[in-house]
Amino acid sequence: MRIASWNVNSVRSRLDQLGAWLARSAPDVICLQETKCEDEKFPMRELEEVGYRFVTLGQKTYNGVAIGARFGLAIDDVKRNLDGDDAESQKRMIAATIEGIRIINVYVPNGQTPEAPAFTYKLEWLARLRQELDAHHTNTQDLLLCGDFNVAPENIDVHDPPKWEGGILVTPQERAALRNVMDFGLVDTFRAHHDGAGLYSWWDYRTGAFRKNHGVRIDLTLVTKSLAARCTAASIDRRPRELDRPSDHAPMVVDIG
DNA sequence: ATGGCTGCTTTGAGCAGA
Repeated sequence: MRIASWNVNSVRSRLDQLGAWLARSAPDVICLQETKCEDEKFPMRELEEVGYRFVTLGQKTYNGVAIGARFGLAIDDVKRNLDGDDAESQKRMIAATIEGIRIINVYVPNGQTPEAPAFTYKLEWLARLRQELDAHHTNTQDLLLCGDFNVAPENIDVHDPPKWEGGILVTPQERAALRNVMDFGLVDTFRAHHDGAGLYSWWDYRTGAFRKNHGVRIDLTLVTKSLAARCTAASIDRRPRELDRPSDHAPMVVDIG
């Protein structure tokens, strides 16, 4: 079972790249973030043509998440939004059960700056994500929580930590909020398989950041212990970031035996 | 570098991203 997660920065702008990537990488499940389109405008038919069926939670212009599964895999018990969200809430969470694995796909708020109201919203959102886990799940079930967390867990996940210090993605408050989520009983699969520095999932579009590998690892694939024991590989696929007009994020891939 | 790109928007300069 191969599960992927990718912040595509607009599913319609990235449709050709996404289709080609799915055809080549052949994940069983693909979690998307920042789809940036309402559900009725999601390119359902085009993605069915490459063999995937999707469930979506989108909105115009901002945010938006979706889970796709290759034909033949049932997508069960779909849940949209966190508990407490309403129709006006930003569209940032969709969950489903596929092949017995509970998959929770999130696009955590960016936060803008540590002084901004959006930063408080981010911390509260991460606290609510932990509450969601406690309310609906146990850490002994097969569960994968993946997506764009907009937090770099440790300084090893950051190019030039002194330059980032005091900014979003790396503040102690954000890291504590992420740790609180992981303390539910989740393992960072990528770090379980790679202990080196210089391994990132996002690079700024500006200043040739990707070419210089000035990046940050903020896209995560977290699993419970039972799945960690079955996880044979976890990786970041840098290849799509090299294309013309790429997403600024790379896809994450996890293999479960 | 209060900079640098990119996608989106009731077409445009402004917002948000990270």
